[in-house]
Amino acid sequence: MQRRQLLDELVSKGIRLTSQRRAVISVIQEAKSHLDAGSLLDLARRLEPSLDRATVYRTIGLLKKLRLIDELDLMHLEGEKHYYEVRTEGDHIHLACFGCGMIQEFTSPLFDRLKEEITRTAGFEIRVARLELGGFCPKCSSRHRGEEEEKTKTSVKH
Amino acid sequence: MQRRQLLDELVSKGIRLTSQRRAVISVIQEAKSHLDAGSLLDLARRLEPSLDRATVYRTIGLLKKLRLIDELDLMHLEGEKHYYEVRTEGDHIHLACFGCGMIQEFTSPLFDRLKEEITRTAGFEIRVARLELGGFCPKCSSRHRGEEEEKTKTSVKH
DNA sequence: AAACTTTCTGCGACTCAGTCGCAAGAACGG
DNA sequence: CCGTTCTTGCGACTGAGTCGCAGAAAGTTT
Ligand SMILES: [Zn+2]
Ligand SMILES: [Zn+2]
Ligand SMILES: [Zn+2]
Ligand SMILES: [Zn+2]
Repeated sequence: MQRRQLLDELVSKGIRLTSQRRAVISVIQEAKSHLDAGSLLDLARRLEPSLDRATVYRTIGLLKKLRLIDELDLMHLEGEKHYYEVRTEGDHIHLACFGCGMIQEFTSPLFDRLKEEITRTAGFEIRVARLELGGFCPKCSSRHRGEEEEKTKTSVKH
Repeated sequence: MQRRQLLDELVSKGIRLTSQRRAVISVIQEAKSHLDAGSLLDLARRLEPSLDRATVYRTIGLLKKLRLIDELDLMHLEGEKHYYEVRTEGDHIHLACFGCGMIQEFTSPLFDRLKEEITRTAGFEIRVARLELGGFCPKCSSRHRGEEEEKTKTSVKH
């Protein structure tokens, strides 16, 4: 499902391949979850121990500019980090649960229609589309509702 | 169009009103554009010169928690700042131009439909919805296309 | 209006993501 | 294998945001 491999994309654009870039790219590609620059560094260092923070950021910048990866905020659930994922065919939406920190992905034709509408109506040439929702997943939703009621009860002045 | 004033909301929630909070809130409310914490501090200091950075952040946190303001990234067009705006009835979309830095707001019923679909399908209780698009505004779009062609021409190895 | 409790503020020191300039090192085409 | 050009590691730096604390205010009670 994943179009062409990132490495091939770089080669085809005449970009120099280094072992550091291979390491970072490999980690991003195999990642099962959304990684921030720090985790990316830790994981890639297993492949390339001398790898430096700066190089990771530079590689991220490169891949972002080439539109091969997307940058996410994930509602900054844990600090002001940014997260990265390989760009896929259709954009997808990220749902971040304030309760348990779960991140869920969601796709919908409506999203594409909305983007299409914006392109048409506003004449805006979309390069990056980021839709992130914060709230409560099904599990936390009920728990959270309970807490809210609890709070209301006790805070009402008698 | 702006529901109830922020100050009233705070009072009704039994939150202590201080001159610092008044200053920050007043600035956010009168703001013509999206302000980051730094600008917010500068402007609010005109009303309350002793105002400290920390207090601004604490007030932002408070208003965010009460869902009276929204936090934006605006595609981090100029550094890793965050921007704030008073929450309005319907969520709106932000378009950020990579060319000129313009920020445009956009609303669409499709956006509400999309959120409604997510609530229904994923059982997710949405608290914050942030849709930001990066790309090129109509003016910059043509200019940008021109440059791309230029680049292609000169970068072809003879 | 003074006293009292609770919350808020300013301050200063701190954290932590991300950036930058530079000199040494590696890629790759010839 | 060589030379040009790009990339890296390092270290120092920036700048947003946080935190604990002691003193200052807010709102409430008498
Ligand atoms: Zn961000
Ligand atoms: Zn949850
Ligand atoms: Zn953000
Ligand atoms: Zn523009």
